[in-house]
Amino acid sequence: MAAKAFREPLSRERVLAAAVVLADAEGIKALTMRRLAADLDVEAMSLYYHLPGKEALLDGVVETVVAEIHDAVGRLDTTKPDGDWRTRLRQRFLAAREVMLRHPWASGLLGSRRTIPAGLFAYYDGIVGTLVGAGFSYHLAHRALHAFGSLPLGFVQEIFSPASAGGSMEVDATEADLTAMAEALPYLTAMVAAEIHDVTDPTLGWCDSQVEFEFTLDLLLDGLERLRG
Amino acid sequence: MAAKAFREPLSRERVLAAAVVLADAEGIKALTMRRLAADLDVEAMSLYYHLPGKEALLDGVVETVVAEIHDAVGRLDTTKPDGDWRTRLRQRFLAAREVMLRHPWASGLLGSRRTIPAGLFAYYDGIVGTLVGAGFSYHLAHRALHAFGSLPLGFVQEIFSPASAGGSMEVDATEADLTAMAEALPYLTAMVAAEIHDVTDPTLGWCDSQVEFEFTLDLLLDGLERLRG
DNA sequence: CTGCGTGCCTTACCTCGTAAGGTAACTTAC
DNA sequence: GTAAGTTACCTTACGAGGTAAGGCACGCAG
Repeated sequence: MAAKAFREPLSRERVLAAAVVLADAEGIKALTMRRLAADLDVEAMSLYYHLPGKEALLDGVVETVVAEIHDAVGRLDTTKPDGDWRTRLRQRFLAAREVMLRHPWASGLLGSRRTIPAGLFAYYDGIVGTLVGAGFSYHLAHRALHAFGSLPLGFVQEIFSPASAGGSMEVDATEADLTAMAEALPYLTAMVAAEIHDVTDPTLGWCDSQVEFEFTLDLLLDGLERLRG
Repeated sequence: MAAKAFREPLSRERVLAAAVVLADAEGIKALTMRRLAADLDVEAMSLYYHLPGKEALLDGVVETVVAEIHDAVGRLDTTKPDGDWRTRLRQRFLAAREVMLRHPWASGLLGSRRTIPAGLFAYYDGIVGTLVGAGFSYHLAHRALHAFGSLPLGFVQEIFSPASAGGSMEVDATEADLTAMAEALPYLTAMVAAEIHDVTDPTLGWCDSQVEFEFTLDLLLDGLERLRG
């Protein structure tokens, strides 16, 4: 029991890894300096020796997630190096999506950052490279990047998605006037009735199943394919 | 000077309106209970008589913005009631975009909310109605909603956009290693060189000019048109 | 032994959301 | 007119969160 009080020394990497674990487990709201320090068996101020502050922590967390995406995409280039441009981008975006599904809070966090991790530029550079390699002009490649939106990062919009806080989305209406709402919203009501598919699957957002994601992706890829050349 | 101490009484509407003004002027971070109260010439706790708390305030602010979109869209139905489904949706989304350009913090706030304002459902109901009226199946209309992402609300992704905090986006790299980065990112560098257009225009995000927005919009609308029927 | 850098801790301050209760003006009942 | 609400705003205070300033212990160089 001589090593009872021994403790692995802190480091930027260990802090960031613990932050990701915390956010995964209890949501981004739980990621406070004090709480993170407690998880690391340390006092809050000790974190400041390895990070300048909370913002830097969040930047680092984003950087970590982006690195995870970059790694996943990198593995694709060795395991599935062939395919046309559409297949290659499709694989990339779906790989990114798998990462984002493991970190549901990451999309919201990414959108709130003021600085862009360098790794993200490298990732986007690869996308542009794939496009121009397939015959796209730089102009159209630029347009394509905008059209993709957040698809390269594995998610679509997050308007109807669970909040980054971690709770699940709820409608702020009593069950009583749901019928009244159904009358006021005839088309949405009919659509839901015609569609009803289980919302309980572990996706990134409201109805944001794999199928919907890929539909959007293919809609854009097909549209760009027609504009190419 | 008898009315010197007179003050317009508070109300939920007045508080929400002041909150929007504050967020517009100084960013969403400046929207604190104390600051908002100060702007209204009142103490912080007085706000709690008209709103249950901060979350309710933010929900109300979102509701206000959605109402602004709803109004803008509603005006379209009276001023430009004709056109095919693509024209009608295009007008709607562009009208929403104008609202969002007036409130750059709104997109981030919308994504962070846990509850959806009822007005948003009404807006989306109108979109579905337009689609099915044009011959879309409910199934394809559903897919279309997902494909649109946040376009109906007037913005695309916000990965490379100014943070909701209000500051403008900056790259976290010293000017020194910009050349090194240029070598590591050949395609992005070439793309920027080929594209250079002014980033100083008052848009919602990085390169998110009106042209880019409409390109994405038309790409999706054209793709859906091909799938229709 | 002295001196200094490293890594973590203690204390304390400020901002923020908000619970609890107070108070002044106005309304209503009789 | 007066007593009993009711309404709308205020005072005080607490706890959580980020973080500035400085302390303390250990290890290593001289």
